[in-house]
Amino acid sequence: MPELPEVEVVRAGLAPAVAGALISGVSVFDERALTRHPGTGLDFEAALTGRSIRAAVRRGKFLWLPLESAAGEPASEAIVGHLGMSGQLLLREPGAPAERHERVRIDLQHPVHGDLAVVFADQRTFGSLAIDPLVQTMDAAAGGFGSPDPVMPVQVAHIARDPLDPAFDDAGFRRALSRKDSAIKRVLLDQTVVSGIGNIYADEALWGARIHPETSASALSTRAVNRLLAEVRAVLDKALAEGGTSFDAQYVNVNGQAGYFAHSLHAYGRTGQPCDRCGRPIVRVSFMNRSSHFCPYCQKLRR
DNA sequence: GAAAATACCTGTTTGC
DNA sequence: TGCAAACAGGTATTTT
Repeated sequence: MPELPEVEVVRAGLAPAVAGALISGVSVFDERALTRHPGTGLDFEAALTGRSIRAAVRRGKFLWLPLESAAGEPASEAIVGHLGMSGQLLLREPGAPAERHERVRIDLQHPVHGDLAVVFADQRTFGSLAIDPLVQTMDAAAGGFGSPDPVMPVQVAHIARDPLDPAFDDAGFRRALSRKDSAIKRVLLDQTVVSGIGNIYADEALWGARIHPETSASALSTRAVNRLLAEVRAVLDKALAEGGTSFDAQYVNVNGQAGYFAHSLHAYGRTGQPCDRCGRPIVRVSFMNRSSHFCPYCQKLRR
């Protein structure tokens, strides 16, 4: 499922194609793709046609495309997107046949690359696109990866920075954990504490740091939190280098290709298979209406 | 006010 | 064989 590395692969693929491009047409095929857009599909189409995109920016799992404004001025609006569980953003030739589950198509004219189409396809319709105003960041640092502007969409403002963001506050993260009585895995998935981590990378980072997923966050020592943060960064970096995690056709880059990180997983989806450290079987438990995978020997629960 | 539970969604897999 | 239940898990909202 798209977590930070997968969304970053999409952002990086999109950026050179959309930056500087003029929106020549927009087609909304399913308004469920606009659940976070305040207006209708017609409004979405009309508001975007004729405008230009400046960049492709990402924080955590949120992606946004700032729209042009006066020269030298920071953009004041953006198309903000979230892939949800199964969303895809694909680059296609103009007039390309409709993708399965295609919800929105944005036709572009790029001064260098010519005409192309950005297709938003989404099987489970948890993903969405919207037009959203941009607001200043609290710390005056860049709003996300892909643009130096210290702004972000309103819908992203409550989301914490992600662990790969240079402005991520390590000390603030340690303080937040010390105040949380919830299980550490639940806290890792809380995007207001740290963004970009989903079920797969939470399981992987906890396995790497040898921490049981149900350990209380506030019970972790500073040393353990530092180890965990280092593992989070290591697993996200490695997944990014391998093009993300793909189990099926649900996650692909802008050209429809799968990533390779699924081959590097140590815990997620490995129920019953031997732990890569100690050889004992990985177990799966139900947790927050989803699955947690871990090694009960390497990741003991201490109270 | 924090933490936990639930709603939303559809294609595929599993189990009886 | 066929159907129903389980499963996948993002975020926002509701309940505890």
